[in-house]
Amino acid sequence: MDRSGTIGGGKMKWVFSGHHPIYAQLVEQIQIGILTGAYPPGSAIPSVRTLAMEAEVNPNTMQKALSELEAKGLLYTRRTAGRFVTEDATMIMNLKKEIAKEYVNAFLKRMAQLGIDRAEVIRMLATDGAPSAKKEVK
Amino acid sequence: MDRSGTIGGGKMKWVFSGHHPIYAQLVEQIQIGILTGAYPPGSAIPSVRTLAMEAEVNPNTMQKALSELEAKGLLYTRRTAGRFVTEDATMIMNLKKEIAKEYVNAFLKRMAQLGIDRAEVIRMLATDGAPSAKKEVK
DNA sequence: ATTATTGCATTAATCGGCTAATACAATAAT
DNA sequence: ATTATTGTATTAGCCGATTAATGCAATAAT
Repeated sequence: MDRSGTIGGGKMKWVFSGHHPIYAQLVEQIQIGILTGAYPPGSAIPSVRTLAMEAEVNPNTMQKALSELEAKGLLYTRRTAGRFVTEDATMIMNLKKEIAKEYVNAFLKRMAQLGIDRAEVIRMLATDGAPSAKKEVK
Repeated sequence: MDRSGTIGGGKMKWVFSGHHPIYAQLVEQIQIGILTGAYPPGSAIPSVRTLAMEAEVNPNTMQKALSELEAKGLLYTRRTAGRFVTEDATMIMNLKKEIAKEYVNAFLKRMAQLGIDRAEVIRMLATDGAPSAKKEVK
């Protein structure tokens, strides 16, 4: 029985980069799962302890991650029953859009600092290449 | 006499965000100055102590930042004469291109994690807007 | 030669944050 | 009623990294 990529009683990848704090990486990975629909709205997620074992992480660390996701509104808790993904699919969609926008803005800002404007950025993306070689930005 | 934006004996903005370590922010800001030509190839930069005073930072902190920039090849040192921006303009240009590429790749990777592919990204950039609202990516 | 100015090396202290141990509280399951 | 399972709160330790104090070394300036 292959449960790869599932969350409810299954296994997740749980890959950590070491540079960022564990709990933050947990937040990111689970959030991505929710935003991309891998963890569907309304579905239950395993208990803190179970997830902690899966990810080979201290329960408190997982708890911290889940709390943050709850603060964001992506999860909700029923006291002793467990945690569930929010059923508000619209909210999930909107959050995804917001995050995407933030990524875009941050990206454009950094490129602008290098003196590369939006038009040039689009050109780079379109050609999968470097900034136009010939253009001397004097 | 207004020396805003200059480095040799002038004032720089030196704005810190608090979240990232100081020395790292120094590296970034000075590097941007070099890559954008604000600090021209071959030009001298003030002494560690002078820069440290300007930025209201401990000399060791500034030293650390400058060392990193030297390791990157953007600066070179003449033992007791001081530090200078590399005279290799080509190298500066290439580094700028590399960094720009890295930004692009990292950006595309994050967007891909959200399920937004390159075509969609370009569309977002072109319209300065959100990901296309109607397209249900089922 | 002397002095002042440069970069550099070594070491210590401080600080924040992450992680973990442990015990508690509430309720679903039996 | 009892038990097991859920999330939660509190506290403490630990570790890493950043920052800072201080002194050294080399050389340009005089």
